[in-house]
Amino acid sequence: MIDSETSVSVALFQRMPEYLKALRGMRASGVSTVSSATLAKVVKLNPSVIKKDLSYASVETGKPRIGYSIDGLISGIEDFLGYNDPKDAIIVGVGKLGQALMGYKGFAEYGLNILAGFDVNPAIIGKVINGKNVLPLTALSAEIGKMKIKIAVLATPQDHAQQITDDLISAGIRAIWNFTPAHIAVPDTVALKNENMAASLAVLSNQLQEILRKENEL
Amino acid sequence: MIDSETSVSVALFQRMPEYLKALRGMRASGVSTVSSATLAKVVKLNPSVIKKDLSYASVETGKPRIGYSIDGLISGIEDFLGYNDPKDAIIVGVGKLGQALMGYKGFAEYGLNILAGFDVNPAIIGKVINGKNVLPLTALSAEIGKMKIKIAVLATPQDHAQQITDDLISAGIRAIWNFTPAHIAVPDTVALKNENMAASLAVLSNQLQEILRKENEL
DNA sequence: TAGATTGTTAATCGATTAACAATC
DNA sequence: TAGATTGTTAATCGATTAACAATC
Repeated sequence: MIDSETSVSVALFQRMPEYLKALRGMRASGVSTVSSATLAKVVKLNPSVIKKDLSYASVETGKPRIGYSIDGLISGIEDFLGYNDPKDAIIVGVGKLGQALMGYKGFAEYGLNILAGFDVNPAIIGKVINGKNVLPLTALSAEIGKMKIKIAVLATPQDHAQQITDDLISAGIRAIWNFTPAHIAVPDTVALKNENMAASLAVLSNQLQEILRKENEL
Repeated sequence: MIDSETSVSVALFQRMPEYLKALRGMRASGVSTVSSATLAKVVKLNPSVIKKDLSYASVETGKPRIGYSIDGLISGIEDFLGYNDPKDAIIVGVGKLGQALMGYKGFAEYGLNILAGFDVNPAIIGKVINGKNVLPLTALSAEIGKMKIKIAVLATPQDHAQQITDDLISAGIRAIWNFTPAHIAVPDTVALKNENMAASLAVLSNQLQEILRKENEL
């Protein structure tokens, strides 16, 4: 029995987009159904976890002997992840990384609708990137209130990250996606996700070392 | 007893950079020692996990009643994460995101030394970004061999990701940090880390929804 | 029908948390 | 000395894996 109180594991939300990527690839190559075993091989996971995830998210009901309909899975997962119900967001800090993020068309596919960028630099204020305006930071609070935006993408210099975070929160932002290397503090009432490049690199480096170590052992 | 065979948890490598960020912040504000309880509060973890991580990584030995030396922890963690032993890497695909990554000074702090960028676009080949040359993709294989590079940062368009991955691997690359939204396949002898924006966003969105849901319940 | 595959329950595994003796 | 905090062992918790009855 699945209880609505159960807070779902973070791991599930990390696996779902992986399934989606793999399934889109399969669809592109003309396949129409897939078994948990086949999908498991592609995403390098145990079939059981896939069966459980799909069943939990009530994404699609598979057929014994046949497997799951790929179309069904794709639209089910898109739904589950909220890709069909886009959320408005802003980008704060429109330097190199901020510009790359503003220009990134992938966000729309992930259900994130970037409305505007904010910066202090007069050279960039007023520009239009990927169809979105770059506004002055002084307009931040007013715009957040007016547009009722809940999500902010943080791409400022490291040393302004905390100050701007505080400003965002008092203006009503409830979720911060932190692309700066700064460690920022937020109250429990605000969601925070660090796009932690240092952590990713540490994991990758360690994996590489493990692989090389094992080879040398043989 | 800690066995050298034990493959260390991915979670540890994700927490270590968090500790480091928090500790640098503390040092900047003039503190010189910290207890596991205090650090735990900052990074929002259980003190036990911190004591275990630090003990496991033999990062620093704490003193009862006093705690750990912040300087000692910082240099110990930097060592553990290999920040003092930089690894050479290249960036493949120098579009908006690739340029942002080439310009990103943070990599050096994480022990990643970007040697060059590669692209097919004649308009960008020959440019120098953040002191690094952009070379033609045709030179990729020769350069990887010559410089003995093991790590590649992938920032190409999605539809070339797999092809270029295959090229990188045959040229000798052993670790790929994938910033494209493409699902790429690699053999077991190659380390792969997907910088999975879709997953991050899914986690953040879900957190936000949980927070808002709980508020509405009250 | 026979057999492949689902969905779910039970068993295992690993990671997190709690407890506590050692100690500065 | 008394007591705060470490390092580590034991207990708990949750997630992953295996097993298997149901079923198309």
